[in-house]
Amino acid sequence: MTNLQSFQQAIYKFYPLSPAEWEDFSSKLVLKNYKKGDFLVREGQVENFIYFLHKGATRNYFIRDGKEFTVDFHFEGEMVTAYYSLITREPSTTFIELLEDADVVAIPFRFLQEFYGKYHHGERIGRLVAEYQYVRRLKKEMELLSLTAEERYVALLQRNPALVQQISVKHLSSFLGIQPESLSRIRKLHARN
Amino acid sequence: MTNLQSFQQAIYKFYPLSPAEWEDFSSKLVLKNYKKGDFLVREGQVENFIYFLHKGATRNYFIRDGKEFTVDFHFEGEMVTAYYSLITREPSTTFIELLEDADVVAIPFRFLQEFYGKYHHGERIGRLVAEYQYVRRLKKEMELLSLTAEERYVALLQRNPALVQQISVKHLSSFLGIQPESLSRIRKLHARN
DNA sequence: CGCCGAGTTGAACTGAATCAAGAAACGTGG
DNA sequence: CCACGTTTCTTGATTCAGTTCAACTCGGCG
Repeated sequence: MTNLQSFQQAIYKFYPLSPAEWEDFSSKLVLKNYKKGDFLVREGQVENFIYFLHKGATRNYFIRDGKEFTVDFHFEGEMVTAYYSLITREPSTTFIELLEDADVVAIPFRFLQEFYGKYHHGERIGRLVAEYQYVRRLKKEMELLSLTAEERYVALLQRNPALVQQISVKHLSSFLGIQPESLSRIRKLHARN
Repeated sequence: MTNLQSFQQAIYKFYPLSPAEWEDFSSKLVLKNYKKGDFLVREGQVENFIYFLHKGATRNYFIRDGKEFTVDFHFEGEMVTAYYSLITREPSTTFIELLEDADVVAIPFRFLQEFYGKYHHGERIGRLVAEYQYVRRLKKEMELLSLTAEERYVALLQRNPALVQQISVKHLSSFLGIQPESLSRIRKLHARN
């Protein structure tokens, strides 16, 4: 499957566009590729794209008092952007780092805005995407509020064991809101040998 | 200003509707009032409304292991709903409790859906509201992830001193993710006598 | 008055952080 | 393809922020 086909599929899961709408939309897309360690966005930049990961994985993090805090990971088949900055047009407070080499489809913000204005269905997809993103954030927030470090690890392990396996202790711990040493200890308790 | 006028103002801050659109929209609204201690939604119910608080205040919380965790507060002039449930149509995991007597404007979900389908501008407002809600959640999540209990209190105090003053220690502490005793101690340190 | 829930204060405890050191994995250049 | 330096992971010892449990204060209200 090509980049565009897998992207189309991801979009159509939200809402299927007409052939003419898709034609118009897809003509504005930009194909790019990145190397592991590259950044899609850095702190201070205003986000100008939504990226679809045809291949690759990303980490969305911010720095406070010199420490990194990971907000989210994204993988093959998912969309990623510094959503806060894209929406507000303020400089991003987060970095998006490539965890591996990646092929992406980039939607320029300016065309996205135009598409929202031109097509009711475009606006609809925008709404559904925003709602979906809201749900992701709320779930994470509720876990941070009500669960202990160990409980958060177990919850994530059950929900997404593949993620837990492939992400480094350093990155995973900063996602769970704990120190690497603590995650290492928690992990030992839950080792399945 | 009447209920509907203040609600219209709140909506138009997102995007102004045409007179005809507003006419159609507002004809579907339901005015209700509640007493302190009433619930807009309880855990287990599917949310069927978005409420605009013309007057009153609410607390959005969930219970885990018998303990209450507060996700959000809403005040006069704001919209409130169990958004997760409204979007997903799954039973709500949260309660919305009235902290004082309230007059509200309720938008029935079924009419909202119809409005989204009928008007491009309706869909747009839906998108902008979802984006706004996303931003609220992300900010809170980032604070929970990177700040200590005391730092979260100070941040909230600076951002919204009025809220800190009028919400009880019990509710405020469960919003900050700490115990009432801890908040009481933190508060003493920051007393401005 | 006297009760009752909310808030405060104190003392002991604990989950997770911090500090420190060693072991394993990684990648880069010779 | 190996050697070396660098980063990541683990483990142990200690510390500390915040919890827990318990007792006391205060203001409102029947």
